[in-house]
Amino acid sequence: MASSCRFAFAVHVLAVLALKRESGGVCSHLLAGSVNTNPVIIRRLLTRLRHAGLVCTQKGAGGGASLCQEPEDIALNVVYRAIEPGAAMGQHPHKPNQRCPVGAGIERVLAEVSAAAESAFESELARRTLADVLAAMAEEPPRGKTARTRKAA
Amino acid sequence: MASSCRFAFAVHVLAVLALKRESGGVCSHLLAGSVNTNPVIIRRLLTRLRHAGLVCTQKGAGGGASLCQEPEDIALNVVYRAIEPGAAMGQHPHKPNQRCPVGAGIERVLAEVSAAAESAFESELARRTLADVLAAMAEEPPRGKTARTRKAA
DNA sequence: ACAAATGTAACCTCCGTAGTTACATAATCG
DNA sequence: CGATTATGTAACTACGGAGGTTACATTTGT
Repeated sequence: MASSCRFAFAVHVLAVLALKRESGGVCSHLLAGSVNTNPVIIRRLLTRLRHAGLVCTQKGAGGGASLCQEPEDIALNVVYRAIEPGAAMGQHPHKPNQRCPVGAGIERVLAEVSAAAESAFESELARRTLADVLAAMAEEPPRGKTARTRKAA
Repeated sequence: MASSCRFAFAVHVLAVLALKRESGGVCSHLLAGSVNTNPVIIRRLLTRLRHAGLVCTQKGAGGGASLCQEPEDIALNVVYRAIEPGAAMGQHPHKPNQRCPVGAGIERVLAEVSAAAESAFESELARRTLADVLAAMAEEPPRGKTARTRKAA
């Protein structure tokens, strides 16, 4: 699987944009401060999210990024595919020995297995939207001061 | 996700061992010839598979690796977990800004999402066994000379 | 004893990713 | 207009992980 942290960064950024949706554009410097990374990392991420139609960016003073869709309409598999373009599971780096019956047939079978497993992975992501992420963050805060946790109720 | 080719190598090796189950131990040199890699790569793989109880290895002349379980009993998720120990999806490399409401809660939510998606991934792998892989390789060979393909029937 | 095989350490190279600096470009506002 | 603020992107570094390779100690069968 893709073990980069870009998906985590992307969901983080989208969550901030969702919370600040009424405030106009959010600049990459502010987003970087929340994610705790460099503004360029954020801008590279925003470029991909923009190509996927998830965010809009505005150059110049007062510009920044903003959500293009409602949080309820942004499924996490779409975010994943916007961020991680390549295939997730590794295949044979060199062509296996075609004179061995296993080497001749294993690549096709493994491709099918990988595709099925990755499809299940993305389908599970598709069951959640950005709005679900925001809702999950709202409940059960780690040190609940104002909100009643379900366990404490 | 883990984008290494170790899972592909592992299934390949196990498939060869399954086909040669009656021939006693198979040496790493022969396995490497089928996978088209180095015997040390194979031996490192076999070490993990041995720890998982999937294969047995025998040192010395006439030794080699052999299956410890029936192909029908080796589910692919077990192979995957034997080979890829760590978490598949990347998390935040640096702790996000805890003073931002998103930064304070996103890690826990993302961990839940990742766990669910990876679980779905492994569940899909669990639906197939090594025997299924062998069966899939047997049918529809790329250049069917002896076997009738379903399409041709 | 010799040959064949594993187990493992040490090292190299390659590639992807996060991070950083720098700068051209664009847009807003006074 | 011109200063300011921001994106977009190139170029570079640092780091880690993976596959690959050589070497060698050890074990085992003939």
